[in-house]
Amino acid sequence: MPSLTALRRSPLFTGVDEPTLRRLLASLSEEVWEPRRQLMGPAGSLERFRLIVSGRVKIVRSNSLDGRELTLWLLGPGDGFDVVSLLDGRAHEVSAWSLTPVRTLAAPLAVWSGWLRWLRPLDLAAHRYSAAKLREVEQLTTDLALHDTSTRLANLLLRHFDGSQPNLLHDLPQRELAAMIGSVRGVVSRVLARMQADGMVQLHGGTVRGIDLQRLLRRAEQDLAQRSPRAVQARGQHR
Amino acid sequence: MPSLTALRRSPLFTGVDEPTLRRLLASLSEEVWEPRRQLMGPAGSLERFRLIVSGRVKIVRSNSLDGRELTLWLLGPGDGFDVVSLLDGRAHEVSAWSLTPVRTLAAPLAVWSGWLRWLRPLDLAAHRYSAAKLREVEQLTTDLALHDTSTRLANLLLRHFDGSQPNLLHDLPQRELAAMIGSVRGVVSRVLARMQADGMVQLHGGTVRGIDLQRLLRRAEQDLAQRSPRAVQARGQHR
DNA sequence: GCCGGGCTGTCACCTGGGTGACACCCGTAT
DNA sequence: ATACGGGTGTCACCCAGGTGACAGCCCGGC
Repeated sequence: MPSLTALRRSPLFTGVDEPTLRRLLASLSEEVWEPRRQLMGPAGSLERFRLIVSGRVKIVRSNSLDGRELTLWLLGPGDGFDVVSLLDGRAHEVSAWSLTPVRTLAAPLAVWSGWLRWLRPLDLAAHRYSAAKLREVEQLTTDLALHDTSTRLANLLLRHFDGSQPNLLHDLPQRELAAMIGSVRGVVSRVLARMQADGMVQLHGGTVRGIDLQRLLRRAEQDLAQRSPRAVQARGQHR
Repeated sequence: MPSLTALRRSPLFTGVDEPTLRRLLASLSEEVWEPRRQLMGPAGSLERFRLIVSGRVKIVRSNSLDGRELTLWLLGPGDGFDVVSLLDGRAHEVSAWSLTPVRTLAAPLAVWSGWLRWLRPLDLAAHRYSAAKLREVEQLTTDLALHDTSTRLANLLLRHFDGSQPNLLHDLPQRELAAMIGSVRGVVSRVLARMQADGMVQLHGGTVRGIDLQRLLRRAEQDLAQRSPRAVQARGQHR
């Protein structure tokens, strides 16, 4: 049964022993989702907590009146949502969408809370997991405030192409990349083209297939040069 | 002893009974800091965890090469840092600076981890606290990606002038406000002047002294109007 | 084969807001 | 009284990147 191995590999269950895992699994119900469906809205964050078995899910904050939205986390197998509601039991203004076909294991939030309360290792894992999510969104915030879009895109690629396969970004359309760095499709397209010309990435039909780690790293650290007017002039035309 | 009441009021200790609080207090050492001092650097996040007794502290991510920095959290009495390192025991790329005179209670990170492990209520409070911090930085991220600077400033003010006194923003220089919304002093000055002219805020020597809740709220929800070209033209000249 | 949906490449246009600079103001230490 | 440090108001300049639009491509279903 593949669901069990999904549990075993999830960072949310590291340290939980095998018999317990099997016991928990019995209380989880499997769900299957098509791509581009909404798995959860703001209201739903208090109902069930879900663990991703396979496929990819984005957690977005779709804002206010104009349609723009920001992807806060890109989740894959082993990830769970919504963590924030799990931690404090309050509603959370986010929604979850499937990017690919997705299978999940779900249980009511109250059930998970109970597990957290009685299973020490699970509780510990939850601490580490929420810290990881904090770090991710904090990184995103920093990027948004302090870097230009091409640096943000470079950082995004570097974060995901660190050798871990399969890559969560694989074959994602440019619109999704844009939503992850707070930009728009057109700009991402422009920046990717530029990066390819500079040999930083290999593209295939507009989606990123490979990166040149060294060059991208240099790019990511280069934004001072971009910001300082002197330096920009010094390094020649920008066309 | 005022330190004890500080513990009692801290969200990190809600649910911990009085005798236990006194016991913990005995293991905490008091520290005093002058304004504008660095209480903690990236390296220090693994050494001691600190609880703020009085004064205000900012947690910043000062980035890369140019001097720009972003304030991730503005902390006051009852807050603790660094939470992320406390949760997963890894180093954290942030630093902490005092904005006012500050008194803290400190203990080595390992001691706190032990408390978390053995004191159920403390552990629960930590969950809720980290969730709160997650929500804050998530809000900041969303603002940065989806709103213009004046909307972000309006949101910042609304978040802090919700009646809770004393206000953490009180008398903070414009530079600090700017660091909290990912902008720069000049722009904050311009926006504040505009807001005062529109009757949204009352200023006193450049710092915010009062707000008109209703008008600010309207402003905060108005950014569609700002973004849509039609609407902008429709509402007349913009200076 | 043909159609349609969803993707990418690319353009001209325009503006929010960052940059750097300066003047001025006030409170404190010398 | 003087000087200075840190704050605010305000300006002219300019560019990164968002907007909206169009064309062209690929692929799967009929």
